[in-house]
Amino acid sequence: MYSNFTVDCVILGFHEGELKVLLAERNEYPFKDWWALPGFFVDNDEEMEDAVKRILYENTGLKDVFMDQLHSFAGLKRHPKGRILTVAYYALVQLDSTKLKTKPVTNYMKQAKWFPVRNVPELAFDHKQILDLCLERLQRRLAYKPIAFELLPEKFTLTQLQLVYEGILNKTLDKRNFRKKMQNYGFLKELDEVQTGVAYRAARLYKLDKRKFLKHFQNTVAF
Amino acid sequence: MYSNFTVDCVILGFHEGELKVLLAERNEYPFKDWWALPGFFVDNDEEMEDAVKRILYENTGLKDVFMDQLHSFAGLKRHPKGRILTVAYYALVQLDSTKLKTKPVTNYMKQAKWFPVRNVPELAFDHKQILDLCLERLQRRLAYKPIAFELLPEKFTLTQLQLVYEGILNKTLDKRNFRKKMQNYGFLKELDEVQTGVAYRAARLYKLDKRKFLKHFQNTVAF
DNA sequence: TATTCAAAGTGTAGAATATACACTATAAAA
DNA sequence: TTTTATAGTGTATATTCTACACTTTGAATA
Repeated sequence: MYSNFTVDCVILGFHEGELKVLLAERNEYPFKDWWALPGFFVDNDEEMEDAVKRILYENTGLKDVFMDQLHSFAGLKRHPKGRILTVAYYALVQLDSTKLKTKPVTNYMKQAKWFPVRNVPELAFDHKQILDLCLERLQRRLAYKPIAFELLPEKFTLTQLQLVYEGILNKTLDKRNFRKKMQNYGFLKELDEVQTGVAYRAARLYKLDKRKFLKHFQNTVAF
Repeated sequence: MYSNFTVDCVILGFHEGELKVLLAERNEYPFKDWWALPGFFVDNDEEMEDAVKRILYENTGLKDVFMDQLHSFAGLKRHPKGRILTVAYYALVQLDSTKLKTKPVTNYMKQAKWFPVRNVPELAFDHKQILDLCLERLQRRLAYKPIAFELLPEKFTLTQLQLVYEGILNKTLDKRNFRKKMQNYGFLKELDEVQTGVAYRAARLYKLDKRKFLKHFQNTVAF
């Protein structure tokens, strides 16, 4: 049964100090051989979120990933076949927590690959705009949603956390001020553990106390 | 031709010191006789934004209204007929600037009426959640989008502006601090005009300098 | 075991911003 | 002229933000 309803997904991860997005090389017209955000049709009896989860699993092998809706696109001229309604999502994955397969199991795309978010190839459809919208949205939401923590393993160092903030905000931050602010929030649990496997002084590990985080920000509105 | 694609619209205005939402009393099943957000099917050859504009015009007689997308809903169980894909928008109208007709010209609803946003009747479908989402979104966006000004006439007093902020944030603000802050931003143009038709000291009128507003906030990200 | 290396970790002073708070000025109406 | 209802205004204190550089630590290696 033909469907004109699709989801596209901005899958983001953090690797080697950089924010990265997973792109797929298309194997179908239109835009065959172009890089694009992973996306696919939603089955008629399938919930939209399940379709996103399916795409995530096919492309990364990961389940139970944080995701949120971004925006919908319904332009009559987006696709030669007529109106294709696309709901764009973003998903945040913990890249370091697992060996990622980047070979998709589907045949409508040739390969999937991680790219630095500020340095992507030309993208199919309006996917560049979707990506930019996503990055802008993340910058805003960073201030009141635990976005940074979804990109990190459960236990992380303050330097890793700062790198995630810097990657999303696209600017460098002062180390001392960053730590002061984060620790003043009071939602970081200092662990009795340190990093392992580094050839220099190991940094202390922290965990997010999500309840305290949400409590802290639930009623925080500007002004 | 049957369509399963609809738009719903949270139409907001400011009247008598209160933020109000326009609701429609349904004349069709399901939820016949319930109050609901105005919404309707999008024609197959119609752009989604045009459908929103149409609904706005049918319900308020207004054109050229500020609007923005909120969220999309595609749950299989939202409607007995099966999946109805709904994209929710919000629109901000200048209620005082014109005589509003609140009798809709359509026959799928009985009447339309303005309600205070924090005191609405029970709503059809998931429309209460959509309204709540809208209010939350507005609170966030108030800090970096000219939302308050879309709800006011071109020329407004600082007290009116403060009332809009208070209505959206749902809390009272200090008069002197509010004025200080607004005037420090530097995007308000003080006019050589005052209010007319009031039985007490007339307040000075102001205009928004939209260019300065956007310049001020385009790169303002928390942290 | 002493040295090197690379990153971890730490404090303070000054600037800017936010907050709390109450009276006088003004214009129209009575 | 008095009343009324809102407009309009300043200051002191607390809080938050910003800029800035050196010491500590632990592993690797010479």
